Amino acid sequence: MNARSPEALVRDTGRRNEAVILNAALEAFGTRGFNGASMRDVAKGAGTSLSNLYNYFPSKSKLLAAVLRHANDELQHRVLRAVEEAGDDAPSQLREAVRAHVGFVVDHQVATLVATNEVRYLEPDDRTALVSHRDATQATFERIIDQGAADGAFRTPYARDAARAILSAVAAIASWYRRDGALSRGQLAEQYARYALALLEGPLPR
Amino acid sequence: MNARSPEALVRDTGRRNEAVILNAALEAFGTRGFNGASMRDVAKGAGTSLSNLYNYFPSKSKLLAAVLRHANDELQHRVLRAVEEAGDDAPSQLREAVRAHVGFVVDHQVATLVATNEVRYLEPDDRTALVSHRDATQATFERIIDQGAADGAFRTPYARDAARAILSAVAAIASWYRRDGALSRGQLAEQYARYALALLEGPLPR
DNA sequence: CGACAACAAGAACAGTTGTTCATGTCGGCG
DNA sequence: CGCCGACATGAACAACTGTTCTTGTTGTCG
Repeated sequence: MNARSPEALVRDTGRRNEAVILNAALEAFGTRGFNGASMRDVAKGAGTSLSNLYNYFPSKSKLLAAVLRHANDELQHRVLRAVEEAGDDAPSQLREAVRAHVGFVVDHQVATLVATNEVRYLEPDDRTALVSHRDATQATFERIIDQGAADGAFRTPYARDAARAILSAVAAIASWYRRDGALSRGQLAEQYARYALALLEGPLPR
Repeated sequence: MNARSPEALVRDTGRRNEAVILNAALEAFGTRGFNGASMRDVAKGAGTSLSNLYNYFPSKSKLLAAVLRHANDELQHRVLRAVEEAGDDAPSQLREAVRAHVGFVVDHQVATLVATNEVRYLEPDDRTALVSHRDATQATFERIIDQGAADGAFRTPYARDAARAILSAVAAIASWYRRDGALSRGQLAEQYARYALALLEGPLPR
């Protein structure tokens, strides 16, 4: 288990072709953008007919919403699990949270890109729902940082805003990372974990 | 000269309506995305006719290319000037470069958003040209970081990749900053300059 | 069996897209 | 004056858009 394959984001749902459609939509929205990709593109990618898409999702916009919800669920799950398995101190927790986040970005690069670039095309209701869900993940980082700032581990004067800077940099990995590049998944995670701790003016290994 | 007004990105060119069109295109691409905005939207925003746009730009894609070129020129100009006016040591130069970059992002928020989100819709030639131009700006930061790493001011073990992390975070400011929010332009610049120096494990004021 | 819900496909519709064309006005230069 | 390039416009086109409708095939539960 050294090199992860680019697994599909959505594995299975109750319905026959829902996962196939969702993954095809992710692919289409990722490569051509939400407005650049047509429902016909999605149908072709999913190997089904145009009209059949509407048996699963009532509109293109709702399809995007579903894709983004799956991506967000997976991210949040990974981060929460990483924090649970980390030690009690803020630096360890932050380190593992960042590593998990970087892992998600690398494993689901396209999903990360779509999540950051295409959210604004959601209908207002779906967008606010998704944003608040995303804020919940960000709050996990903020909570850790607050704790670390309170007990003196992080000495940055800007603890309140640092999470945004860290998460921005991590998410942006999706826009330049190449699987065949010089940096491995593990190296990247290590690198950004150190960036985060340093930015917070916290304790650094060695 | 305390509060800057949101100045137009393009001030004037030789041709009668070129600047108006470019700014209207920036606005349209910014609010609805490249594929979401139509040439009719741009024409309406510029107060001219649809067909007249083609007297200035041969295609929608070239129009986007022109907008992005103007944005990039302005950014590069600001950063270079800031570095020139800074001291000789790497920490001072980096600090001023970051402050200038943050200033650009705040002053031209929409342009920054378009530059990061819509580059991929350029035709291959225009995209590679623009990317290499953007890399030149990034190289300014990398050069400073290299120097600081060489003379011991920056102690990060990841000097070679740190510029990308810093610039990602700075560019992302455009996606959340609000003029009427809690952070002023100057505070933001100060904050991100310190983030950058801390991330590089360099010397911090106080 | 019969009924019903889930799933599937093709044809069609009304609106929008980027782009082109024909035509016209205008101001300056020879 | 006459010419020409820059600027401007409305109409038109062929292609594509998201969505709906109609029809048909399943498989499962009573």
